[in-house]
Amino acid sequence: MRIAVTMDAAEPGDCGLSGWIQVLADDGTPVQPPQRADDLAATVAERERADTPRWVLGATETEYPRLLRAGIRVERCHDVALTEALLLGLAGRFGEPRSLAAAWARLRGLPVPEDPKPAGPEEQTALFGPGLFATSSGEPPDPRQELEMLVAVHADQLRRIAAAGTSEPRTATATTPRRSSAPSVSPPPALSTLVAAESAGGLVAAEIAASGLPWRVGAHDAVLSDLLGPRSFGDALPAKLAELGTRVGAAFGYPPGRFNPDSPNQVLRTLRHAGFSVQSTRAWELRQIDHPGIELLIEYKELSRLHAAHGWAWQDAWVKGGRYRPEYVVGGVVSGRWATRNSGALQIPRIMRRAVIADEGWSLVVADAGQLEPRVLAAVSGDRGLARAAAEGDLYAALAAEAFDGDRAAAKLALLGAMYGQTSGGIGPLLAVLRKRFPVAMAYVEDAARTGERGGVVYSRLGRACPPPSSRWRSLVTGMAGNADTEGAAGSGSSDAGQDPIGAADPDGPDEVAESGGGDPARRSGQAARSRGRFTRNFVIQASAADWALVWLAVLRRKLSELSAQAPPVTDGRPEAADRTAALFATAPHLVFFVHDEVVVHTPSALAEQAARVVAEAGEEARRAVFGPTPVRFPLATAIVDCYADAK
DNA sequence: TACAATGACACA
DNA sequence: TACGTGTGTCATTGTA
Repeated sequence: MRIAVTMDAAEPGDCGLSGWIQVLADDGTPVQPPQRADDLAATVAERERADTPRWVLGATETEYPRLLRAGIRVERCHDVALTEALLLGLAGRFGEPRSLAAAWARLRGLPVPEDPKPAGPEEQTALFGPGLFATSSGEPPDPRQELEMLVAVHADQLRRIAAAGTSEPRTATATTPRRSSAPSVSPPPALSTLVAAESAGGLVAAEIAASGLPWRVGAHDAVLSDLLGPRSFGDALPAKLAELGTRVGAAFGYPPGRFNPDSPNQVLRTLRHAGFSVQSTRAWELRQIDHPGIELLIEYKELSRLHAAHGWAWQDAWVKGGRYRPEYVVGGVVSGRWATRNSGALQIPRIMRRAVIADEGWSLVVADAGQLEPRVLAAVSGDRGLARAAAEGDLYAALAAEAFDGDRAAAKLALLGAMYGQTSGGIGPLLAVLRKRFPVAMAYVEDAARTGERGGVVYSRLGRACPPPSSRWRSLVTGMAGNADTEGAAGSGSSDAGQDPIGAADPDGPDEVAESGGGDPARRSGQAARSRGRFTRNFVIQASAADWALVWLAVLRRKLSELSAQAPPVTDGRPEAADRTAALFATAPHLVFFVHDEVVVHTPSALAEQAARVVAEAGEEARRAVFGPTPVRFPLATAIVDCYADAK
């Protein structure tokens, strides 16, 4: 059973939730007329208890937080906006508006409204943003009418899902999606798995934002003042950092206050003046230099970055009430990885994990899927030799034993080179070994690269598509302007490339557009082609790894809720829930952090062992769901700790 | 004064 | 031949 839900516009300060629901069959057909729900929270809670339906929402990003604030958690959903983005991607139409309003407009042949801009840092804490439900006029639509739109778009999406995929998880890269001419009777398992997992991701992201990651301000302060000196105020740098900057200047002959180590320009000029022919001020290049000021300079740069990116200003802005609330963007990366907004949750320095400390009586379960990408290569390619190595706990060691005379470093270098498309640095002979010993795996990534170089599209295991090349790339590489249907995709869907800070991956590869040097056209064409080849080569692995991680999260979320349903409530040492949202997380183990291949669960200590077991079971279930029968294992390094930094 | 581009570096 | 993928955020610097 599915139930579509729309909500009345929220009045500021209004905690009540009202709206409309409509019960649907599994194919999206309405089985009842729309129903008014004056107490939507109670209605949803009751249906959730009775039927555990799949809730059809316009966008979890904007709608689910409202349910959570009302104290309602749901098990399953279909997120129309996330699904629309997946389906548009499969049609080569990346970046086109994906909101319910936009999908509806496309369905009816009306002018398609742009998606609302995501909230900036100032609005981040605002209770009710415009969200993905605004119509082209910017007015919130009437929820009764919106329900009609939702039901129609949802049914259409189910049809497109059924028509778009194959009947099996993809086993190879393909140049075109096999959009079966004969309509499938049942939805393709892979794509519907992806849609369900992506939607569950939307629920997880909202729940993490609602619960927050436990963040001890005092511990954060301790790390900072230990490294930087006591906190300073205003624009002043902390004492140790300021002093270090002065010493760096002095080492290069500057009087105090005349040297700014934060200015790459001045640093570069200074170094060249001192007789060093450097091209940049990157740390790795600085390390080549033998000068008494260099070590200080590198230390300054490291500490300065810590201060600027994750110092006291960051703490003031993002840590509230002992919680840091990451703002994830589900599917924000074309590969399906999550992105974040505003506070850089995915770039938090490892040393700051010292500040992540479980509440009294609670523990953190930290689990990390080690060597995920090479294992994914083994699984998607079906290479039996590589799968044998990937059945071991240390894939690189097994690979080394089998093909590299026990040289683990060489094995790792070779495999990473193969997955990223590296060819320089004397890696050639190592790649030759891989080609000889693991021909199926190597053919898999080579095929993905060739497909990309030709301008083709590749897919993740569950069927997420990579973006087609831009028309600029096409004209550069093939000498032909882009054709109409790919033009809309990478190009002008919404204004211009680079406008959107999220999902701005360059499907042409990173440096394709580098106009530098003005090399001859043939050479630039070749560079562009190979650059895209590296992108597609990596995409099939990174995106399939993201498939696995997403399913892992989704399954883990379900199992944790099952766990807390069985377990007696644990309340000892826990402050009384301040509000209904907090009450949702007051006694139950729940996800509090996710970084590509790593999760953190905050759990009552009494349930920590069970939570850890559930994390592992979820990984195993994800393996089966995404890759089917395979000898490849995805071992997790799991730790039960008080402090995040103590895991591994 | 405000915004955009750049360089650098944090994460996987 | 020569070419490692994907992000987000900061301070500085250049331009409108």
